[in-house]
Order: sequence, then structure tokens, then C-alpha cells
Amino acid sequence: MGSARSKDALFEAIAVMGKAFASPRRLELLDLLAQAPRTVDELARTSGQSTPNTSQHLQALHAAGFVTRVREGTSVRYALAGEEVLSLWLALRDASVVQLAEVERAAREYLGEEVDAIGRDELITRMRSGEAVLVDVRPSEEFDAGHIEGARSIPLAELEHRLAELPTDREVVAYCRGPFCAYAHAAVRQLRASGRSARRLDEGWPEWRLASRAETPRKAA
Amino acid sequence: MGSARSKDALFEAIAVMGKAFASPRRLELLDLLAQAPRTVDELARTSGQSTPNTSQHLQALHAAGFVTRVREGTSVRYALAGEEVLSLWLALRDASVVQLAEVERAAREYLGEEVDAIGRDELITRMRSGEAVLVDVRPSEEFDAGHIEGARSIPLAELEHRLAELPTDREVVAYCRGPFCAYAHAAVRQLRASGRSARRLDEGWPEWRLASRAETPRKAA
DNA sequence: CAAGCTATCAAGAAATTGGTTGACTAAGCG
DNA sequence: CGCTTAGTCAACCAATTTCTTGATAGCTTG
Repeated sequence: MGSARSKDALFEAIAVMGKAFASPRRLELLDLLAQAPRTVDELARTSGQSTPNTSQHLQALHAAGFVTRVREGTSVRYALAGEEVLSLWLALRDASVVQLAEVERAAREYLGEEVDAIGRDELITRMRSGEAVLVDVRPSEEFDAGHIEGARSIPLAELEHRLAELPTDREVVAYCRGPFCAYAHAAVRQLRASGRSARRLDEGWPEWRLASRAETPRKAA
Repeated sequence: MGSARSKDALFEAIAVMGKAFASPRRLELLDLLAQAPRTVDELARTSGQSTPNTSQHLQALHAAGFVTRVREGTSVRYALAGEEVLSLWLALRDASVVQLAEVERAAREYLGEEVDAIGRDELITRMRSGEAVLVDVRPSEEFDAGHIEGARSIPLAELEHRLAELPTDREVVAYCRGPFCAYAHAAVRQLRASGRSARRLDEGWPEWRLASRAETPRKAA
């Protein structure tokens, strides 16, 4: 029967997943993969790390079962392993907000001045009635990999030149990677400066997607 | 606005929580605290670590915001910080089962031969109709700290001497700390050997408690 | 207020992790 | 079939983590 050894092995196996969450660099990669699958090279460039180091971290994530790996010609494309993982990552991130004042402080500094937010339900209502238009300000690859239905893609970098595409008589709602992504904040500030009425959606594509899939209640242990 | 520095700080803050999950010893402490609050000394003895080391790990958990600390006379009692943390721990554990074959293997070796399990809904039905009695086989301190309504406490160590207290004409359902705790498995084997009909509940007190609290759906990010 | 617990602090040795650089391998292309 | 590009492997050093042992601090009790 169960020796102490075996019990240790059990916790050790779980700690493998914990370890995967223990490095900021890996979390950054995980966060990027929550947006869209990518190749090692893309991830390395986007996160500003060396390729070998990125590869090493990806292998740690792979060992923990967080990501899948697919060869595509000369490159290798990594993707989140599944909803379970996404859910776990979001839970961790949310919990950290609740628990650690530190995160709040860091987030505030990163996001800049707070801008008005709008929730999911209100957004749906206002889009239906035509009172609001929804803009996805993430890079277009991420939009292509998946986006909120009814949104149009205007990456933040192009927003300034494409302002004319947006109505002045309706509210513009911007969203990006998630509540801690600065893109939507920046977009709202620009839109306001152009005289438009604008708010940011208080969540991003990953959260929306997870919530949409059949409102799954927590898969009670 | 957000410099790269600040973004790093954000992931770093989240990684603090990840790090707390990265050590098997800490997970063991966390698991024990999911059952009942305890003093440093109790934790050290139960988990078989030195007191200073236990204290050190508890401080890491405290820094991550996972546990609370209350002075009680000459000792200090630690407890899980909240539902959020419990939920996160269970989610991690469950995910690890899904992802890592390794965990399954370790669990199987630890739990010994599989015994029949019963689910929450069926248990409730059968208890109401008087077809089953529920036994909590955890140590009595843990029972005292909280247990499933209608259960009676018979710690595994005492089961052999107290078999007479249990009916022979009804099914006996045993539960303990969770699906990976060996107590209920062992209890069911003993009960079967005594000629009784017995099954184990497929979850433990922490899972039950979390599920009972208002069936909270996942606090969508 | 001294004695006896309990918990924490502190310092150091051993092991693990995170990052770099350079060599190697696998797939596409002329 | 050699050349190029993308990713991984391997070796190495620096930094962190983990555990141990011994000293210290906080409370209770006689």
C-alpha cells in the first residue's frame, strides 16, 4: 500500500505544473499562446528573448503538458494544450489579483491612467441595438486566430491613420488581450482625444472565448 | 505609459504564486491546510519535516497570499486564506491529473487496488432514503474542523475496534481528504473484509465544501 | 521573573534553475 | 546535393532555492 515515497511522488508530479508557472518568462509565453498559436521564432521576437532560451522554456511548458507542438515545414508551432490550461492560467492570474496588492500596483503602473470599462452583458446589449461598435486592437495575426464575433480589426499601431473608419456618432468599445493588456487602454485614450465616445471592454479574447464555450461551470473536483 | 519593465513586473508578481506551487513540500502543507487549520508544529509532525523548514515553507505560502497566520498563545495557527486559494489548488491538482500520466501512475501506486466509488448525487439520495450511512475516516481534528453533514467520525486508525458501531444491513460509504487520499480506500477494504457492503465517496471534504457553497460557477475572468 | 515551549531568524552547504554561447539536426529550396 | 533557415541540444557559469543546524524572540506558567 501507499508508502510515504509514493505520496511524495504524487505531490512531486503536481509540483511539475507549479514549476511551469514559476517563471515570469514562461508566463509571458503562456499569455501570448493564450492569444494565438505561434512558432518559436515569433514567440522569441515578441517576448524579446533569445531563441534557445525561448525553446527551453517552451519545452518546460510542454513537459508540464501546457502546450502542444506541431512541426510546420521548417518551423514548429506551439499552442495551448486545451481549455483546462487556459482556465488554470486565468484562475491563477485572477487569484493573484485578489491576493497580491503587488500585482495591482504593477498593473496600474503598466496600464497608465484608468479608463472607463464596460462589461460583457452591457456590450452585447449595446451592440445589438447599434449603439456601440466593437474594435479589436490586437495585432492582426491574433485577430485572425480568433476574435469576438462582430468585432472589426484595427491594430493599435494603425489606429491613428484609420480613425476615419470609425463612426463619431456611436460609442466605440476597444478590447485586446485581457484586463492587463495596455492596448485597449491606449486605444481608448486615442479615441477620446479624437472626440469620440469610447470605453474598453473589461476582458480580452481568451476570457470571452472561455466564457462562451457553454458557460461550463467549474469542473468540480 | 507601460514600459517593458512594468510588464515584466506584472508577470513576476504572478510568478510569485506559481513559485508557491512549485515545491512538493509546500503542496503537501497546502493539502493539509485544505483539511483543517493547524499550528506549525502539527504541520511539521504530520508532514515529517523539521520545524524550521516547515516554518520557512509556510512563510513562502504566506508571501504568496495562500495562507493566513494567527497567533494562539505560544503557537501560531495557519489556515487557507480563502475559497479562491482552495479553488486554485483543486484546479491545479485536477489539471495535473488530466495532463500528466505521471500523476495517475503515482496515484495508483499510492492508493493500492481501486475500490468502488460513489458520486455526490447518488450519496445524497441514498442517505435520505436510509440505504447508506456515511463515515468520515480522517483524524478527528479534521472532522472537528469541518465535515459533511450527517457523517459520523471514525478515524481509520480506530476503525478496526469500532466496527460494531456500523450497521451490517446498510451500505457504508467512507470519505477522507480527497480522491488521492488513501484512507477511504483502506477503510472500504476493511469494511468489505468484515462482510459489509461498502464504497468510497469519490471526493473529500474540501471538494464537497467548495461545491456546497452556492454552486458558484467559475468566477469568469 | 525565570523556565519551558513554540516559532522564527540566520548562515552556510548542496542541489536546482535560468541564462548564455556554440555546435548540431531537420526541412525546404535552388 | 549543398545552402539556408528554424529549432534543439549541450556545456557552462551565475543566481536562486532548499534544507540543515544553531541562535534568538514571543508567550505562558509556576
